[in-house]
Formats: sequence, C-alpha cells, structure tokens
Amino acid sequence: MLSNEEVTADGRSERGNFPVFRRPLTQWMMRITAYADRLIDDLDRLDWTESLKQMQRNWIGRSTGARIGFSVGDETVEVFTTRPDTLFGATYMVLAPEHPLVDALTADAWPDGTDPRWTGGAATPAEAVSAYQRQASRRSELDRQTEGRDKTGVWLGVTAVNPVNGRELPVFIADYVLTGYGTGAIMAVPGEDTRDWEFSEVFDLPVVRTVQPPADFDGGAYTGAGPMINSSNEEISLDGLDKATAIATITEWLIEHGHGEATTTYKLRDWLFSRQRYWGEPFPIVYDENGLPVAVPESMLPVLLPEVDDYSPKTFDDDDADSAPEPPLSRATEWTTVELDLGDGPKKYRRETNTMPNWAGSCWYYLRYLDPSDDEQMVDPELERYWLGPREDGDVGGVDLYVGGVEHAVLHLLYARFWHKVLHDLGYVSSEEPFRRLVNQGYISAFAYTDERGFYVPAAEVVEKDGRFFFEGNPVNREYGKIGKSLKNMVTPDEMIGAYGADTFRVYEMSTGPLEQSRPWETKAVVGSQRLLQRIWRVVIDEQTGAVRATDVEPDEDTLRVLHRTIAGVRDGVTTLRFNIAIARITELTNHLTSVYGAETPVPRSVAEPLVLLVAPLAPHIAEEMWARLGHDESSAWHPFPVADERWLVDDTVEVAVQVNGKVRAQVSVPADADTAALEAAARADERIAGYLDGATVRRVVAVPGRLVNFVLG
RNA sequence: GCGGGAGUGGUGUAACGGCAGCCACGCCAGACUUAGGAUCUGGUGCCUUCGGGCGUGGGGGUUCGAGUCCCCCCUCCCGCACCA
Repeated sequence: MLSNEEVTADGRSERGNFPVFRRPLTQWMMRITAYADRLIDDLDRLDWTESLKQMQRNWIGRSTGARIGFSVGDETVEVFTTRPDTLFGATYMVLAPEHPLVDALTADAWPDGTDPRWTGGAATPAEAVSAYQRQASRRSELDRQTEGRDKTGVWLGVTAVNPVNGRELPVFIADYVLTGYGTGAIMAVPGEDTRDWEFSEVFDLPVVRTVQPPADFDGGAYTGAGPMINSSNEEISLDGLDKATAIATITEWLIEHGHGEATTTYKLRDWLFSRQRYWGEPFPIVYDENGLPVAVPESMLPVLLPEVDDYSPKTFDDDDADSAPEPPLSRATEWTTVELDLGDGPKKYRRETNTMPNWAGSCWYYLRYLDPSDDEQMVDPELERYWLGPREDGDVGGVDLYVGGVEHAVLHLLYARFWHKVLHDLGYVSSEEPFRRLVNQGYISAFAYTDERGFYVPAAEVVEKDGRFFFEGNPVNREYGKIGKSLKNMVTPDEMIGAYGADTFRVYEMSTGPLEQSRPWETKAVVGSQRLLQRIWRVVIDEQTGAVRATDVEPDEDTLRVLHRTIAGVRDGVTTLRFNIAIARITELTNHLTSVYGAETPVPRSVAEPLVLLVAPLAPHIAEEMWARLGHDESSAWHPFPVADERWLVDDTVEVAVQVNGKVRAQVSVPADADTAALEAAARADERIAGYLDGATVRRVVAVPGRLVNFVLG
C-alpha cells in the first residue's frame, strides 16, 4: 500500500521499484487536501529554492475556474473548466470512462446514421461502453505513456445541452479525461484546447473558435490570448472582451442562471496513511462488535506493537494484481482481540492491524529533538518557541537550516509541513512551518563506462590513456550518472574511509564544489585532500619525532595578512555553505606556511592554533589530535572560532591595474588609501601608460580606489 | 508540451559590474632520494612574427568597463506530464 507520492512515473514503487496495482480498499487517510491552499500560499514565506517550491505547487496543482452543469436527458453532468470564457465554443462533451453517470446516460440504441467511428464497432451503445471501460481499466499508467496519446473513445448515443446557447453536444467517454481530477467530465472546446482538438480530428467533430487567433496563425487549437468572438446569446455577449473579463462575465451569468459556480480544484489527493507492515506505529483505533472504529482514549496510549514471531509482510508475485494485502499484525490474534472498558463497561474490541508509514515519524522528529527526554509532552512549548518560534510578525518560524535531498520534495517536505500546520492549529507549536530555510545538496555522481555491446564494465578497472578509456585493453565509452550497482560505478564511503580516512573523505566531498551542485566523484582526485591534511599535519607536528613544531615566535606581517585573510575567507565559506571556498583558503594558508617555514623553522603558535581551529569543522579527527598535542585538554569545539583582525585584512600598498580603453596595459603600486587623483597621477607616471596617452585625447578617466584606473581615449 | 536550473582551461571549480581561471586533480620540468604512486620547487587557457592578439555555449544590447545586468537563440540536466 502506497500513497500517490510514493508511486513513480513508471507506475512503480519509489522504494524498491516494485510494480504497483490499483485496488479499492477501506483505509485510513489524512485530509491533507484541507490544507492545500495554505500549503501553496505559505511557500512564498519560506527561504527555499524556487525549483522546490515550484515542485510543491505543481504537485498540489491548484486551478481556479468554474463548475458548469450540462443537462443530459433527466440528468445533469457537472464539468470543471479553467476556461469558462470559451463556453460558446463547446461542441461536445467527454466523461471519464469510470464516471458514475455513464451507465445511466447510455442510450439503448444508436440513432440512424451514426458515424461508425463513434461506435467502436459495437452493436449498441451499452456494448461499446462496457468494451471501452474494460479496455481503459486494463491500460496501466505505463501503457498510457508508451502507447502515446492517440485519442480514443466512444459515443454514449446521447447529447447534452450547452446552457449558454442550447447547442446539442454529443457525449463521449474517453480515457484522456481522468476520473480523479475535477469532476471527471469536461466540456470539449477544440478551438482552444489542444487535446480536444486532437479528439475532434479523430471523431470529425465541429470546431467553433471563440478566441480570435492572430492573422498568421495556422495551427489547430489556439491557446494564446486574443479578443473573444462568436460568443453571444440574447442576454449576454463576450465578444471583444479579453480573457479575464470574459471569465468574470460568464461566471457571473452562470451563477445568476443556476448553471454553475466559481470553484477551485487541486491535483493533490488525500493522503493514504495505512501500510501493511509490522514496523510502523499502530493506529490507536479499535473496532467494536458492529465493526465501527473507536479511538483508544489517551489514558491507554501509547498502543505498542506486539511481540511476534514473524515480522514479514505477505509477499506476492510481481504480476499478481488481484490478491488482498494482508498486514502482518493480523496474524497476532492474541493482540488484535482485546477487552477494554471505553466508558460503557468491558467489551470486546478488535484492533486496527494496519500500521502507519515511515512518514509518521519523520513528520515530527525535529520537534522531539528539542525536548528528547520529556515523557509528559511531545515538546515543551517554551522550548519550541525558543528554537522554532516566529522572530517577528509574519515570520513562519521553523528550523533555521534544513539540508536534504530534493527527492523529498513532494514526500517528507510536504508531509511535515502539513503535520506542522495541524499541530500549529491545535496549539501545540507556535511556528507555522517546520523548516524556515532549506538547502538541497547536490548528488555525488560518477562516470560509468560501457563496452561496444553497450554493457557496463566495472568503472574502477577502467584505465585512461591519451584521453581515451580502456577496460581489459578494449576501448569503452564514458557516461555519467548516479553512483550505483547497475552502472557498475559504485564507490562506498567505507572503502574511501578505509583507504584515506574519514577526514580526507569529508574534505574531498566538500572541496569539489558548492553544496547544492551535483558533481562527479573522482577517486584519483581524493589524494589532493589527503595531501592537504598531511601538509597541515607537518606544519604543526614534526613527522619524525611527533613533537609539536609550533613555538612562541612572532609571525611576520606577511603571514599575519595571509592568516587573517584565511580566517575571513573560511568564515565566509562556512556561513554561506560554500565549503569548497573555505578549503581553498585553508590550502592557501598551508601553502604559505610550508614555503615560509620549511621543515627546520619553527612555526608560530599564534598561527598554528587558528589554523587547527579553522580545520576542525571540516576534518575534526585530525584537528582534535593536533589540538591535543598543542597542549589543550578540552576539545577544540569549546574554543571560540577565530575572528579576523581588520587591521591585517588591508594591505599598505596595493597593485592596481591601469587600463586604456578597457584593456589592461600596466600595473602600478600605490598606497592602499590612495584617492582617485593620486591613482590617476600614479597611472600617468607609468612609462608604458605615458606612451599610450602621448598625443591622444583623454576623453574620460575612471579611477576606482583599490581596483583600477581606466583611461578612455577619444 | 509546461515549469525549474546550468553552460568558464584536459577535469572539478573560483571571480562586490573592475586584472577571467583562486584552490585542487591531471600533465611537464627540476631538486632530494637505493627507490617513489612520497616530499619539496617551478611551469601549465589558446594563438603568436614575442610587439601582441584571442578567449567564459551563439548573437545582439546597456556600460568607461560584462563570465556577472537586459533581449533573442542553441545545448544539457532536473521535475511534472492527456490535470480540462
């Protein structure tokens, strides 16, 4: 049993990639749809990436439009449309094959002269309908994709009446109308809808344009903007109006005449919350002798899982679409049958045997982290306010920074927002959102290689020669993709930690690029990070003796400048989550120290200690070891992180570029605080620049202190 | 099709609108070594007549100045996809 969000585009399970079948069952659902508007609207108040917000918006799929009733015989069929303005262009109507009114509407016989394309070759409408329904139900999501989008359908043998102009509209069923969205029925407007146009081509249905296409338009359906045409009856005319005005006008008319109403629909479905697994929170629900559910009272909570011999869920063949799912708990009969006094005396009850999905825990664990040992309440409200509460009016609150993969976009990240809002509404939390700021880390991917037959070969055994790649002497093609067994490009953290250590592994992963970016793993490049850590070690510790090399000598000014620039750079890199920048700055400092203080010269302690502290968040193990050897009893984590001294961030003199017409022609050295006049004077004094300016008209001089001088010649 | 993101050396990447390529991998050379897949030093965008010229996917624009801002196009990646 899975929720919609857990089913992939190919109709398989997100975890395990098993085939998924649809079956009607009675299950517990969460009314997430009641929160659809707030889940969309509050996205604007979150510090999340635009793409992730957009994924949630699309998944919730809010559309505003109108519900319109069409009479078909004695029945009224409601359709949903986002384009009520095109109502005059409706020329037929389509119901989903599973629409509940289909049987009631279907005519007894085809009228004389029925187009053979409309009957599906059946003798009667009822036969055509049942044959088509059977065919549609067999078509899985995957089939629909692979079979393309050729429009199919059959006529019910009846017509509906367009309320706005009395036009008779033939009523079809077709699988391009989905039963789960809107009302499961549409008014078809081939003139302004691409899918309706395609259907009208197959079934030879009339087209009435109601939006004037541009003069040079020669396509089918016109979905762009333009003035309304062909849209009037005795009471109302939309002709000449723009889309927004036309929608407002016709909607008002429909309401006035009782033909419809303005409405909003969502793609989001309610959330199926029952699973047939042992390992999950049991529902605090029992069923009485009439089979009606009763909530277990708070005094009897929590309901704990029973000890069982067999935890495994019942397994089925991959192609077994008919078996009923069977929860493992249903076999624990001594647990499922209980006698409880729920207020009206002891009675026998049967426990709910489904369990909750993993999301039940991930939806609130971050709240529990605030108050993990509290056995009275989920979280102390004061602690929640302190850590997650809103900081000013309109602030949604939530966790300061949440780092996670984008694969949770419409799963965990949507579910947790929903739960959090429910908890907020119930008064348990002051924050309106669980995660104030969200950063998606990129995937680490890797190169993979295929031989000439197209089979993947073990990436670790491929060798490069002159820019080409070989496996066992044979040339192979290089591809790029997710790390995994199927591409034979697996690299496990354990292997890397075994070969290089956990610190090197961390530093390498952080140094290859920005956190948010996906980037390739390259095992041969890991040595770079290992060399860096080894160089840092040798700066602080004598490799031969293990003694500390740092002494109380004074660093030279140059070293102080590099140190403080490094501190500023690392702070910047760490706070902006660009760890690659922090590591580059640390590398610069290390390279500087290696070249200035060779193997023999003692390194100033006042430089070595900040270096170790800067390294500590990135490579904690080696940093702690160095910190201890430097004579500290406590972890470096308790020591304040270094702060850059402004004094050493500015140079006395700076090199500025001198440009002539935007091209760099010279470098001049000037005092760091030289003003524009001094800059220009220094630039003019340069021999080369003087040569360029000689005899030329200087039209303009742009001097930016500390940066450059640009002479614009006329 | 719709939505989101990205194109910079051989590679991963870096650059408040101000000297394109920090740092690293790789490669080249040298030093030290019995040895090197160790360490250290130097070099490494392309072209060059050695003056310099050209370079951030392509084309235009704004600006004294554009990888960065604006417009058009191309390519790639990700998400959704018959959602009325």
